[in-house]
Amino acid sequence: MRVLALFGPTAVGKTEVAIAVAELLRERGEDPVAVNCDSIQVYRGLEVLSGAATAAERQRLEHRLLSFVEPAEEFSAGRYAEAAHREIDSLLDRGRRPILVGGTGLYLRAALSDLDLRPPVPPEIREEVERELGERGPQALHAELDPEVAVGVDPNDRKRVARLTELARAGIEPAADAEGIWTATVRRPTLLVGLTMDRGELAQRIDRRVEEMIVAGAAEEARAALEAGPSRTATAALGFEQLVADVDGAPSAEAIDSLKAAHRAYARRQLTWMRRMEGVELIDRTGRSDDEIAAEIVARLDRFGG
RNA sequence: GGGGGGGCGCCGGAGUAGGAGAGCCGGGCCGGUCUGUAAAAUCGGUGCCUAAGUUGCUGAGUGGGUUCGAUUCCCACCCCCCCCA
Repeated sequence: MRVLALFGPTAVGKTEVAIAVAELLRERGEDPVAVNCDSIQVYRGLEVLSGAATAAERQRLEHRLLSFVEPAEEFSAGRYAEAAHREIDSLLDRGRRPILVGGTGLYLRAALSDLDLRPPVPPEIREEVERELGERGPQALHAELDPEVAVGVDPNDRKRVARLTELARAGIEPAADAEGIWTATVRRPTLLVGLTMDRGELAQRIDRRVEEMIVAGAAEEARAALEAGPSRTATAALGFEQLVADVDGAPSAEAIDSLKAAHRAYARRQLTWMRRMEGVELIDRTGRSDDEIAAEIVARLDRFGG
């Protein structure tokens, strides 16, 4: 049985399509399960802000790896990969089809392939590097890296300079796999579907989605989460920056506009990632219903013999 | 009606004491990078014609003028903002 993976920009309708696919599969006796593949939806308490599947949606399709990490915890692609591999393998063992759903490109690649991600470094080293990065700036640390390793990393790229520096200080060899994260080699037979949509229409859907988020209490959720002291990886969620400025009361129109813009920019980066993925089957869903798209996806599964 | 400020690029802003802007800053938009922080971080492009410009083309509200040279100075007109009536 093939793993089904649904990728695409935010607001393109991945969850709805996944549910429609699941319903079709159930009609033929399958018992599919969605496996979340979104770096923010893993957090408990950020469901509205991250646009996670609602309770009603989860009733229609069981979701795994959703809302299972405390916001105070730091999460990572590596931890996600372990959890996802375990989940996918055990579902397949029981004859249940995993449907990977989510827009975090690195997490999707990590779930589908064995990426051989480098291990984390001891916290002391990370803290030391963080401190130096703050004091001396990324350019200084970049200059001290092995030129071979630093190839392709911009001196201003704080995250990557920090990561390469901490690996070097911990004595860990950086990964050197030529294929890298773009490998088309997967752990399990997979149908990888990328949903696309006319840009203007996608922008409208993003606007609507953000407005619905606000109505559903995204600002309150963000404030509550912030008070509880979220980890750095959790605070990366779009919305914290935009929505917490208005300490009480409804978010301003400016705040909402800037959140919409942030989501559009995010969608753009997701599309960049999607174009680069190998073996992805793109489906333009502009003007087409969830059911139509679901039928097409199931047909493609059939072409592979399941 | 009088006085003042201002009109360029998708939008906003700054600047040019006549001497090369399709130049600068911010936003938007578009594209790229990505190996345990990835909704992060980061790079580039954005008048027109180009596969490519080191001598390409058009442009600074409109029309004239001065000048070797005008986005800048002068005249007239149009439009926007502020103040006074």
